[in-house]
Amino acid sequence: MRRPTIADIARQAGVSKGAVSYALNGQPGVSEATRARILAIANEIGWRPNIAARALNGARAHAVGLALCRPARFLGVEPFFMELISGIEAELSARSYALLLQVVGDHEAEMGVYRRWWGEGRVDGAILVDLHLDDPRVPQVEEMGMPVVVLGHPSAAGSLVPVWADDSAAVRETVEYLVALGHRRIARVAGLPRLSHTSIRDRAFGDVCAGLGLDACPIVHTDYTGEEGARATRRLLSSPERPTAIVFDNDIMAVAGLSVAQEMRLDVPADLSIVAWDDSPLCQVVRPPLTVLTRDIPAYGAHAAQRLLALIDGVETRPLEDEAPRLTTRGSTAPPA
Amino acid sequence: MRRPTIADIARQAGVSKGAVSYALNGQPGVSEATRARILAIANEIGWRPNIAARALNGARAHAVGLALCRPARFLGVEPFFMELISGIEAELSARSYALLLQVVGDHEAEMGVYRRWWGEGRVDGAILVDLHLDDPRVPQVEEMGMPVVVLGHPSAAGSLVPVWADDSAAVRETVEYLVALGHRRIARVAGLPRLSHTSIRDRAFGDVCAGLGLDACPIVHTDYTGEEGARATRRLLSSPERPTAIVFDNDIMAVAGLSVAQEMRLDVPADLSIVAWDDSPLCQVVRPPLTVLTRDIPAYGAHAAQRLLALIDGVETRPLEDEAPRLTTRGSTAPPA
DNA sequence: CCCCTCGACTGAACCGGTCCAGTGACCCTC
DNA sequence: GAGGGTCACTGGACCGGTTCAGTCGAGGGG
Repeated sequence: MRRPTIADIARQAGVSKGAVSYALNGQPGVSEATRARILAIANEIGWRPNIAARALNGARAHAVGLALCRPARFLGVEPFFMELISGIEAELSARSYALLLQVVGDHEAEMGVYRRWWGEGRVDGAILVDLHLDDPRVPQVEEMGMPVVVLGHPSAAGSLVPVWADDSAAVRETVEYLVALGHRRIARVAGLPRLSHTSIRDRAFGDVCAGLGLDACPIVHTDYTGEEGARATRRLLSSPERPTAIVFDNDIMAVAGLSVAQEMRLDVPADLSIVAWDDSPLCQVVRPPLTVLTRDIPAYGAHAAQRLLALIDGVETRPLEDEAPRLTTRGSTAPPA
Repeated sequence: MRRPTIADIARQAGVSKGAVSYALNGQPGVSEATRARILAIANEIGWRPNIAARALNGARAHAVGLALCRPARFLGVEPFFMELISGIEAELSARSYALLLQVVGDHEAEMGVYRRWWGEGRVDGAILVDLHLDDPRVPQVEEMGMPVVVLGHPSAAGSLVPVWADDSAAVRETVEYLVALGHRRIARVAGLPRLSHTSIRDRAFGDVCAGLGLDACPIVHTDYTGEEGARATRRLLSSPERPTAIVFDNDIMAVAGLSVAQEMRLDVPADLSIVAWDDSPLCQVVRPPLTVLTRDIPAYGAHAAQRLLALIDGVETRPLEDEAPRLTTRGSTAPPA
């Protein structure tokens, strides 16, 4: 039950290996009649190209890599990555590219994985996510010479191709909306402070609040888990200058925050308005349903994959600014009582 | 900036390619001194084996495949897959195996992906998930001769190696617990009826209820989304013989059901007890926190990966029964009022 | 001192493709 | 009808490893 090779096809068709190769790859050098005959035989005996042999000739590996550097328990929590992956996938599979996925413990391991993949010729490029401030991976990847697309703000991407969305605009839209509703004390429950998008949102939040002349606008940093989201909310709601609106950096913390508010006998939205970053079924399932910043995450992933494939093809690529998150209002935001 | 090959090492060390190959693979045929010299040079010039070249010699691809056949929007919803993947990953990366992931639209596409991966020599095996009743994929994969581990009950796995957990036992434990609390009218909001684990749970639910002499124990099937979970709950709670306890097949539907109950001014757990299948941060974040059937999903994935690697290594493997889901009680279950 | 064995190493075939330099056959043109 | 060009196809080198059949020299035994 050996797998058929082009040599088998060549023998059956009574031509040389070279002719078969031309025929199967749609290249000139064979007559249409011969090509049809060869294709028929190939089809009949169930021939598939051996990628290893193809790759050996300096061809593409036809795969791209994604190493995720988050502990398993956080990965499961947020729909973000799964949606991102399915978006990336949609683009890749349309071009018959495979996605190599690995979950790693830290950035060092992540770089080791990229180095191995690239060194072994397993991938043609990679997507870098969760950029940190002064991320050490950027210069390292630049040095490797591997085609890489970065999901994150251009300011952190060095010479790599960034795919990003304007988080600052989304923060501004949200705060301005809350202020228009009459809120003056707005807080932000943020994610990991070392992530570059966290600091970008933090800065935007501070700037907008200051620009609108709001009172103290506290920011609390968390690790994105529901527990820390709940703790942060409890602390904010226990302060003497209690905020009337809280903007959360993900959905799970927003839901946790909602529970805390209800536990403390606060009415949402009358006593407290809540906005979550990233929509998910979760946000629509709770009462009241949450006002959210909506992103098309699969599209985000698809765009990144597109850019990466272009980069691999040697097409010069410029940064891609994706659509900014849009505010979708639901029952969790209202004028303060 | 060509990647170094063993020929480069051979030249620098003044030996033949063959000797370098022996040295780098820890095989006999070279002296320890030469081996050390070769390793030092390989290390210094940053040599990595080209897997394509290795694979060409009939060696392993050092990758396994996973094709997920669910629409993107469902994938993001449940933490299940992400946790499963991270568990699989943990096992694979310890053995330097890569995971090839692809999200597909239907089973036909899924088989196409497996066929391509296997035919192209990209993977050494695969993991099959979401088994259906009389799943057409099982005989097809059997015919391909690809090593495959199935996540699901042995009865649906044909000659493939199953990795499974005793869902029936978990159903029994749950129902018996609810009955012990005093419940007589228990309902089940199930997932997709064509999935084999759904039918197994359905049957167990019916058997246990009948065995305990309970009244009508309705089962409603859904597509796992919060919307359908909410609809099903609304219907159940509107019936004249309203159940006093509902067991949901996933966490998102349980949370949706909780919201519906609260909307209908029912107190959870006094008027309605709720149990969710699979724990997640979500279950702990809502009020009251949900009683759940806990599984160690990453471990489940890791076991599947282990079995698959053993299968690939030609070690004979038998079915693996994983730990049954355990009931973790929280505030959403209590004696009926 | 010769033969044998064994360890260390070489040279080349091989895996399954790609692709380039040739080779005829045929047609067109002046 | 000779010269030139194109088309269809062949043969073989090549990619970067693995592996096997040898070669060579040192060491040991009789």
